[in-house]
Amino acid sequence: MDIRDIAAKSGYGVGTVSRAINGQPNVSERARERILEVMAELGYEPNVNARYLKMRTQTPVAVFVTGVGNRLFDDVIGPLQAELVREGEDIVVTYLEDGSNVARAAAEYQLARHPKGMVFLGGDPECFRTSFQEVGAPAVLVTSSAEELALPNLSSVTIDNEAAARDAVAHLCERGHRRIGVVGGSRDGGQISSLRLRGAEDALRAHGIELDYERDYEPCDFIEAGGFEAAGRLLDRAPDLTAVFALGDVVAFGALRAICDRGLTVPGDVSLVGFDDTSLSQYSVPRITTIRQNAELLGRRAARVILDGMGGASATHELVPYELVERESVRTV
Amino acid sequence: MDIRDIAAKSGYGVGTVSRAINGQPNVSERARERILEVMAELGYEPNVNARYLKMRTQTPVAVFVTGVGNRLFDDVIGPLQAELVREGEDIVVTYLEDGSNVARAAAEYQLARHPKGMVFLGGDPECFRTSFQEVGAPAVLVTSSAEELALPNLSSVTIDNEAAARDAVAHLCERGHRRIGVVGGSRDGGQISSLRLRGAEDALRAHGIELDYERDYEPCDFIEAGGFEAAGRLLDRAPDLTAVFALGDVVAFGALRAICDRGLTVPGDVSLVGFDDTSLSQYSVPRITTIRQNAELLGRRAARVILDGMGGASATHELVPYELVERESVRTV
DNA sequence: CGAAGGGTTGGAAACGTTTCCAATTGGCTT
DNA sequence: AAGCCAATTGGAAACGTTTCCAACCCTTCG
Repeated sequence: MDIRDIAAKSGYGVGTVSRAINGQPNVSERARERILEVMAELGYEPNVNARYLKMRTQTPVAVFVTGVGNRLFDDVIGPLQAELVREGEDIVVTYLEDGSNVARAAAEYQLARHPKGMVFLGGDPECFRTSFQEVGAPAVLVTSSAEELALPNLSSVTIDNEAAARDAVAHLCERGHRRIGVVGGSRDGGQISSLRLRGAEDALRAHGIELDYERDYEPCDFIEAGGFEAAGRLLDRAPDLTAVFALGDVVAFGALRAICDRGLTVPGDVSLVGFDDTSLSQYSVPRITTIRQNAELLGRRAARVILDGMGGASATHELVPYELVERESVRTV
Repeated sequence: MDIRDIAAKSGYGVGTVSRAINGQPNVSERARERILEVMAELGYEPNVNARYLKMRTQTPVAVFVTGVGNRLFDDVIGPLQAELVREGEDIVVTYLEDGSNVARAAAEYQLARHPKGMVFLGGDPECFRTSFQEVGAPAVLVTSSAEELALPNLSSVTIDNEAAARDAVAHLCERGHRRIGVVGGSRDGGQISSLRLRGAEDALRAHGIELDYERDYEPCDFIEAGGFEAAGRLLDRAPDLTAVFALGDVVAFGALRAICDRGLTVPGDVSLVGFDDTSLSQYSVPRITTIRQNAELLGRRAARVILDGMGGASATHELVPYELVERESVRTV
C-alpha cells in the first residue's frame, strides 16, 4: 500500500496527500478530512525508508548506552524517552560493548542513518575529540561534561562530579574517619573517574590527609563484581581502614558484600559511601549513604537539549544539582 | 556522495559497484578490488534508507524491552547482541513503558520499519493473540512461552516457570517451613505470574498446605519498591510467617529491606527465596537463594532462533534449564 | 470588466539504492 | 571459422516518499 493508493481512493493527488499526512499548510479542511478518513480505512502507514531517504534524515533520536549494567543509565532512559515521545519523537537505543569506541560507532551510525539527534549515556568525552568533528545532528553527552571540547553540536548535562566526590569524602572526614579507602574507576580512566578521584583527594587533603594511591586505592570497573573484588583486595591490604568511598553505587554494593564476607559490619566496622543513588543503595541492607544523581532530571534535561538543538539552539553545558543523601552506612567514630 | 560517484571514479557501472559492495557473485576479482579501493579512498558509506527502501526490509533486529528496571533483561541483552553481531546483524532496542501494548507497538514498528527480526524481552503472550496475526519477520518471546498461541513466526525461549517455582517452594517446605508467604506479580497477571504462583501453590499442597491468597499472598510489580511495600503489608498482616517466596529477585530485594526494617533478620527470623538470579541476589547481604535463569543462555538462544528464522526455519519453543542456587537466605527450622 | 493575488491542487523530479535484463567479452568446442 | 556458453558488465526501472513548480479557481480591487 502506497501513498498513491490513498491519493487514488481519496480523489486527490499525491502532493496533497503528503501535505495532509504531514500537517502542512495549503490543504483544505475538506481534503484533509477525506484523506485522513481513507488512511484510517485502509490502515495505511507511511514507509519510513522512503520518507527518510527523501528527507535525508533518519532514525528519530539515537541513544547510545555504554556499560550495560550501570543502573543509573537504566533509570535515565525512562524519563528521557517519556519527554521525547511527548514531543512526538521516538528513540532507538544501541548498546555498546566497550565505552571506548562510542564515538566511532556514533560516527558510523550517523553516516548511515542520519539520526535527528544523539544521546550518549556514559562514554568519555575524550573519545569524541578526534573522530566526532562534524556532528550533523545535535548530540548530548549525559553524566560527563563536554564543555572543554567545545564541539559545535555536542552538549552535555552532568553534575559536578568533583564537588560531589569532595562532599562525599568530607562527610566521612567530618565524622572522624582518618583511614579512608577508595574503590572504583581507574587513575588514568575517563573523566568521571578522574574527577571523582580528584574530589576525594581534595577533601582528604583539606583534612590533612594525603591519599596514598598505592595503599588506599583500588581501581575497578563499574560493576558489582568489580567492587567486590577491588574492595576485597583493599581490605586485605589495609585492614585498618574505617571507611570506604566507592566511586559508584554498583561498586559500593559489591564492596558491601566484600566487607561482610570478612566478618565485618557496615557501619559498625567500616563506613561506606557510594555514588549515584540507584535502587541498589536505597534497598540494600544497610542502606548506603550516597550522592544522588537525579536520574529523572538528567533524562529530562537531556531530552530538552536535543529538542532545543533540533530547533536550532547551539550546544549548552548544563550542570544539574546533586545531593548527599545520608542513610545508614556511615558511623561517627 | 553516491554509488554513482564510486561507479564513475572506479570506471565501472553502478550495477557492478552494487554487487561488489554486497559481496555478490558475478564481479571479477579485478573489479572488486578496484571498487573497494575507491570506496575506501572516498570514505563512502551506503545510504541505508535507500537500501532498505529498495530491499523492503529495514532495521536489522528490533528488540523490545518492557519493564525498565528488570535486571534480568539487562543481563540478557548483552549476550543477545553479542551473538547477533557475530553474525553480522545489528540490533536496535526500544523500551516500552507498559507491557500491555507491546504487540501494538511491535505491529506498528513492523509496518513502518520492516525489521529483519524481533525479540521481546518480557511482555505477555496473551497480548500477541489478537494484534499480532501476520508477523512478517521471525520473532521470539523471551522468558514467556508462546507455545499455545501457535503463531507461525513467533518462537519462544523460556524456562519452565511452574516447575521452577515448585522447586523453590519445595525447598522451603523441605527445610521445615509451614507458614510461607508469597509476594510479587498478580493473580490475574500475565503468564509468568500465573505459572510461578501455580508452582508455589502445587508445592505447598504437596506438603499438605493450602495457599491462602487472602492472607499469605501480596501482589506487586516487579520493581524493588513493589517488593518492599508488598512484603511490608504481608508481614504486618501475618507476623507468624517464617518464610517468603518472592516471584522475582528485585521483589526479593525489596522484601529483604522490608523484613530488616521490622527488626527481623534473614534467615534468622524469616527465610527468603527469590527468582532470576540477577546480580541483586548474588551480592546482597545476605545472599539470596534463588532460581537461576541463565541470562546468557537465554540471550544466545534467542539470537539463534532469530538467525535460524531468518534462514527460513519455522517457530520453535525452547525450554532452557534452570537451577536452584542455594545461598544464605534460607534456614532449616 | 480585466488584472492581481491568495489559497488549493496535481504531478514530475529527485532521494540513493538494488535488481533485472540485455549486451559484451573471451574461451571452448565442433 | 563459426557457434556456444559462462562470466562479466552497464544501465534502466523501481522502491515510496517529499518538494517544487505550474496550473487552477475564486475573490477582491482598481
